[in-house]
Amino acid sequence: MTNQKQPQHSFSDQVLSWYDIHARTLPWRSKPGVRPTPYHVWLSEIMLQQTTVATVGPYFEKFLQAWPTVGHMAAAPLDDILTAWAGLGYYARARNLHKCAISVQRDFAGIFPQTRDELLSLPGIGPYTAAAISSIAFDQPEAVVDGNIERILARIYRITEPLPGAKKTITKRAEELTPSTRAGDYAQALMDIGATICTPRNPKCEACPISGSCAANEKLDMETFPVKAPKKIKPTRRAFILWLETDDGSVLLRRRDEKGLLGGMMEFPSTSWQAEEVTTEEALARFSDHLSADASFLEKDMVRHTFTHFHLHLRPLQLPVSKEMFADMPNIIWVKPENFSNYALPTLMTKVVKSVQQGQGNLL
DNA sequence: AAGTCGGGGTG
DNA sequence: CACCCAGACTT
Repeated sequence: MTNQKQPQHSFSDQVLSWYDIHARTLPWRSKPGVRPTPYHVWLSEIMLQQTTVATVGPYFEKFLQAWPTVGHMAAAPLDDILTAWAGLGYYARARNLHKCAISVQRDFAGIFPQTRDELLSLPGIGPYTAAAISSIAFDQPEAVVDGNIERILARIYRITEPLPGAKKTITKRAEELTPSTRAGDYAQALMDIGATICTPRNPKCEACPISGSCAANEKLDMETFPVKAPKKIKPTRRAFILWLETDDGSVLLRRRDEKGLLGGMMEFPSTSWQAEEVTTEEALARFSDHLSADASFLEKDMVRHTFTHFHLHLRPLQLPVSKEMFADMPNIIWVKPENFSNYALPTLMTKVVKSVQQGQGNLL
């Protein structure tokens, strides 16, 4: 771009004019002309990281009911946050959400900071979210770059460099195009366009307010962009997972380590997740200290689950046990299935619950 | 720069 | 089935 004065109908003007007519109404958005609540903007932006609008909706409402202000959230136990977050995924977000609430309450007197740099210093807030909060909640002229905007700019300029390497180039373009006022509306407009018009496949260019500025639309090779680096294939890991049930109907749950995969969430105990097949006998031997030698058990339907970088096959084993034999196992609790909703069970574990509770299973 | 971190919707 | 999503954090 040049340093000349923008024409009257600049790119951002076209985008904003479209937004004034076509903006989607979303739970975290304010009415036109009204400043949104920074706490709502922050909460929604954290939830929306790598997560679709439809998925976030119910969680956003539930969190606002439970914690109306950042002060309420800062005062809550982390486990309550994790339980409410269960099913939404990327659980480090929930842990950082809690850390961030505590920091805002303690270091900023419960008032969210307005600048990009101050927001960047808070847990769970990276380059995208800092710019989004600063522009949407405080009308600061920050350039927002999410996956939608990356795709739109890559098409407009037909950027042939593959992501993620092209990120710097795209950010530079975004900064050139971002208006000095209404940067938040401009960003939300582009994200709406990306979600509903400039989609990854079958983009609806005839409905796009900026197709006239789009080099890819001119050459009719929209789906070529953005170019992305090839992805690694996902290996498969396997394990047995144990549904250990006492005669009063309680089932053993264990809390995972705070760090790493499903950090801080509850699980049923399992053998180690590994590529190699394991026999049922070896799996039970792994827990021999806690099981009687002649224990009978049911083998339930396999649970399939895919994480970001591997597939997982879990084979549930349902066994009758006594609590006494697990007295020395750390981080465990006994819970009746009707109370599972009060615990931080990730979706993988709810799949295990369904497998155990349906069908007969094979008696072995 | 590459790897880790969920889950659901879509084609 | 692979691909995508209002990315952040670690190594």
